[in-house]
Amino acid sequence: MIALPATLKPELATLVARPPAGDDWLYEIKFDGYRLLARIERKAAQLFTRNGNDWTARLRPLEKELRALKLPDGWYDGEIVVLNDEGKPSFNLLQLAFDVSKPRSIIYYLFDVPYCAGEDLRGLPLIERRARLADVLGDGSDAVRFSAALDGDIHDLIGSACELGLEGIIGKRKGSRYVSRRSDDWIKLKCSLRQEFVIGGFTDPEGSRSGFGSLLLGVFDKAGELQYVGNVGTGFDTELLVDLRAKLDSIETTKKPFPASTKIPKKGVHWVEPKMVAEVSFGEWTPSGHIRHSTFRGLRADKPARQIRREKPSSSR
DNA sequence: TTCCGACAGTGGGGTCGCAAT
DNA sequence: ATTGCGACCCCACTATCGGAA
Repeated sequence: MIALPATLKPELATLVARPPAGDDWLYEIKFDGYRLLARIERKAAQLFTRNGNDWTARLRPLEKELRALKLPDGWYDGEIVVLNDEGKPSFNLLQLAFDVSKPRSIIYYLFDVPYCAGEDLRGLPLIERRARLADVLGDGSDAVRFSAALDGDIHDLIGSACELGLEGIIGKRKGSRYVSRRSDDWIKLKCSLRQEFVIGGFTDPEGSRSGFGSLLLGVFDKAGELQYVGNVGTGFDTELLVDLRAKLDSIETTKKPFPASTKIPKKGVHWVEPKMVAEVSFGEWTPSGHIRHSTFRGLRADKPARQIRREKPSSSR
C-alpha cells in the first residue's frame, strides 16, 4: 500500500516512419484529442492535462461521470475526444466543446493505469496494467471507455486507419513499464498528408532565428487565384534558412500574390512572385481550409507553380 | 568516446478570455 | 465592435548540454 502521488507526468510516444517488426507490440487508435490524466482518491476526481494543468473545473461533467463509476483510487491515463457525425475524433469539435453555451459530449478513452488501489503498477508490463484497467473499468460508460487493442496485421491497421480519416495508430511494447517521459516503447504511426504548395511570401525571423520565420503557402483555385492555406515554419536547419532567404529575396515583390481580401495574421510579411514550389507534409486540413502540423520537406523544381492545386477536399474532416 | 534524453527556442493552427484600441 | 495578446491545447523540428552507456 503506497500513497498516491500528487502529480504524474505522462509517458509520451515517439514518432516513427514505419511499423516495427515483431509481435511484441500492441496497437491502439491514435485519438486526436487532449491527453488527460485522472487522479482518483476517495471518490474525488482531479483531471490534469499533459503539462500538469488542472482542468477539473473545465471538465465537470466528466468528473461527475468518473465519480459515478466508483473506480479504485489511482492514476488513470487516457485521451479525451469529441466524435463527429461519422464517429471520428475531431480535434476542432473538442476545442469547441469547452464553450459553455454549446456543450458537446466529451468521451474519455482510457488506455493505462499507472497506479491502482494502493499499488504502484508502473513496473508491471503494459499488458498487465491494461488487464487491470479493463478489470476495474468493466463496461465503463458512454463517456468513459476502454481504448481497445486492435487486432490484425499492423500494415493493414495503418491502411484502414488512414482510409477512415483517423490520425494514425499508436504502438506500445507489450512488456514495457510506465515511464514519465518520451519513450521508444510507445510509438506514433501517423497518417500524414503531403503535397506541393506555392510559396507566396515569407515572414521575418524572430529572436535567434536565421533567414526567415515561415513560408506563406497557397494553392491555385479553378479561377486561377492563389488561395492562402497557411504557413510552414519548421523543417529547416540554419543553413537552409539562410540559403532559402537568399532565393526568396531575389524574387521579392511589392505585389501581394493572394486575393486582396486575404488576411494574413502574421507580422513582418514579405511577398514573393508565386513561382517557387515547396513540398510540405501536414496532418490535416482544418475546417477553415488551412493546413495543420505542417513541416517543410524540400523545394520542388520539377513542377510549375501554376499546376499546384489542393489535392484533397477540406470537407473530408 | 559517443549517444541519448531533457530543455529551450522557434515555428505552425486553433479557441478562449481579457485589455487596449 | 474590432484587434491584439497571452494562455492553453495540439504539434514538428533544431540546437545545445550534461550524464549515461
